[in-house]
Amino acid sequence: MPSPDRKISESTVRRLSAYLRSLEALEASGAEMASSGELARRAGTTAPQVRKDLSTFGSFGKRGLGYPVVPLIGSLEAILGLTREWRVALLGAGRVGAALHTYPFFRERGFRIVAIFDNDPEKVGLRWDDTTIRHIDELESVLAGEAVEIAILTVPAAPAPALADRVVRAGVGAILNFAPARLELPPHVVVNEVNLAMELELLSFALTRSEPR
Amino acid sequence: MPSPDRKISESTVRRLSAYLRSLEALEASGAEMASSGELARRAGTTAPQVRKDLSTFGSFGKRGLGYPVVPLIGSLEAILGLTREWRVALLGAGRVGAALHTYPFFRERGFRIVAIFDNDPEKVGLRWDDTTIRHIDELESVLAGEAVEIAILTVPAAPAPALADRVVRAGVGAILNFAPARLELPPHVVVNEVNLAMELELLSFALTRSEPR
DNA sequence: CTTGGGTTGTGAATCTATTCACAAGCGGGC
DNA sequence: GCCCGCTTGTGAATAGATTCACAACCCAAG
Repeated sequence: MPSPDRKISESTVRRLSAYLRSLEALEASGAEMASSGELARRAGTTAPQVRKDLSTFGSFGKRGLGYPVVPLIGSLEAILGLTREWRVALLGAGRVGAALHTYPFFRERGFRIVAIFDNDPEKVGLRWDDTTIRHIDELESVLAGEAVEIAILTVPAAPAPALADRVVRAGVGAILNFAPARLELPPHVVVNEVNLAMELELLSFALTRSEPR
Repeated sequence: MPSPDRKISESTVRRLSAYLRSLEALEASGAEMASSGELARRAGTTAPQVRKDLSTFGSFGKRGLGYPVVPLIGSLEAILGLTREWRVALLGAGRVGAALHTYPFFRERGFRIVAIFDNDPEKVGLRWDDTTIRHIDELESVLAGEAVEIAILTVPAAPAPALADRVVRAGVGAILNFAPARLELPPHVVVNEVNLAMELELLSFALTRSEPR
């Protein structure tokens, strides 16, 4: 796998993730090979796009035949960094945190939640599966002790920026932010924002423009 | 407001949504005017980008002064379609559904959840606030009766595509899909996918590429 | 009234991403 | 061994988004 030095765009990575899911469906249905056209159909893109995306990372297909399903799954997992375990902390044990914690994807894909934090004394000490909820005061020591690499923020907007700073200072390299607040962090930190407001406003914008005609 | 006919890109709309949030923060802090630079700093983009985005929809600023905060909030709300109420249905009364239902943003912004569905007989009949959970068998009649315009899917991947079809046939024009499944729907339907797997894989990809150096 | 610092609005230039087109390669059939 | 249908891999062309540069404008101060 060439693993190129040049920058890979976010949309390419999102598509790789979609190809992986398509390939897993194909594997489950017993297919051994998949053409770029088939992958495109399932992932919602075009055949040339699939080929270009994959060719960025190597030459995985056989001309005339397509891509071998099982080996390509392995290659994509390697590219996406899914062949190892990631140590994840959950900040905020509210409803969103609970929803994420029970999501089976985490286990299946090796994202292991090793720490949960909240500032509500009622919640501190409770166990979710085999993880005890810790008070946010213990953030730094627990993050270091558990060697946390990814933090998921499911706290209100107000405390989010300060918590993100603390988490980064404690050595966490990536943040998935569900709080509707912008985080200003050093460039080496990977941040990904999921903003429900934005997603709904996208819908209302599109509906508003399409309906009055 | 010119409200142009040419296509507006999704990233532009996402930024408009971010500007709106930035402006609301500025309003709360008592500011009357905001420059493109100030908005860019808060929304995480550049000043020319802010000006270009806004100029797509009209001329909202005053040269030498910036943009008037309160009027621009009103203009952005109008552009994003937030000046009216939207009737929303929640499909799936699990943890994700519960998290969304309690999110105060919905009320604040006029997204009114008028129907909740599940297929679990234990849940059917329960009330969340003042909305009774209905069985999914009643989908079509309730959607029509409540004049639902937006559906939010928080169901497992397997039933998602079929439910999306039913919802669209019942006249719903927009879907926010939290299920990790691709929906193939007629082009007039607005679909927005939120995929936790993708978001996490984006992080693990970036971490994998940045760490080994 | 004029000057000057500051800011918008926008065409042009640049940069990035997607799509196209086709040579190269594979395997099955004869 | 040699076509032939099929599919990849990729440079070139196109389309799309962002950034730049600057004229037009606004207000305050003198």
